Amino acid sequence: MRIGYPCVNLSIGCKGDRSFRLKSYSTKRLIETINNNLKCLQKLLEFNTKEHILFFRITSDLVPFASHPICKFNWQNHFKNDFEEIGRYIKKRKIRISMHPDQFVFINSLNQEIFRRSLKELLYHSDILDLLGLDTSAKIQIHVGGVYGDKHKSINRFVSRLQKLEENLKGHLVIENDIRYNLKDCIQIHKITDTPVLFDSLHHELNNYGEKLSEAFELFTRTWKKKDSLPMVDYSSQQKLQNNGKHAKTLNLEHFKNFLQLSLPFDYDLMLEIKDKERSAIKAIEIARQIKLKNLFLGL
DNA sequence: TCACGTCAAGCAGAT
DNA sequence: ATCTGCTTGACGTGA
Repeated sequence: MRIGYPCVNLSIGCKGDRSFRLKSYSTKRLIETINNNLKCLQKLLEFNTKEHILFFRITSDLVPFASHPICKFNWQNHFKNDFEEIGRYIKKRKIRISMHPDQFVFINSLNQEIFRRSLKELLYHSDILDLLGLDTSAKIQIHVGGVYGDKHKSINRFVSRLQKLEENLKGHLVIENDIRYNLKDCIQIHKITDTPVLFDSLHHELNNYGEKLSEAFELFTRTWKKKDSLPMVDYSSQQKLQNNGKHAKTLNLEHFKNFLQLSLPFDYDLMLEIKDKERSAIKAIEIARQIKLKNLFLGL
């Protein structure tokens, strides 16, 4: 098991998800921003390695407007060497990488234009992983999408669109259970498409068919093949006195310890979706060490 | 320098 | 029909 956190680090004093307004778009501005974001990503990965945090979700804001029609600049080629260098570091330190396109990606949209834009956004994400030179153990996690008043039809549309995607992109894609499509829905899709299922613990608490945590682990861990590497899990606890689904501000130590104990028979990589980011990740690693978690990977 | 309105993108539930 | 959460900060204009 590796333990990690998503997208931004609050300690290192640089931001790897800098962006700017569409109105102020220029190639110069784009280059400056990507340059900043890549430098910061490298710094962040070095920080993580030192803290034994070996799972990381790269922000979708790494290259602003990458899938927007305004972007005509070949940033892939321009930053080829920088990506390669970061990729070498990732592989050398055996860091696990994921990405998570945000809420505008809907593969199963009824609107062709939204589907087309979503596809472009997904290709941007796979471009990043390719430039880093990462294999199919690096994952892009997406939701199944909208329900559009007919879940059955919407699942079928998702499946047929997914099957037509290019192999390279498909190799990186995994689906995540959420409020609209729960674990069983995702497993059903997996049976047809072979797409691994990333388990989100908080969404599962909010939307399930009564499976216990151990049963859930039995189900989703089996959807990951050797080429996919270890299953990924998004973990969060509920923020008290907040609406359902809100992520906790900091790690709830008891809840987390309990979660680790319940999932003890399984090996997986754990993403902590907690607001205070690396601080909770460091605490989580400490707890995993205390309970002498077998399979805990802390680096070379 | 600072405050604050706004930011590429979609869906779904609430009002 | 419009607003809000998801997810949240920070860009950038106007004073």
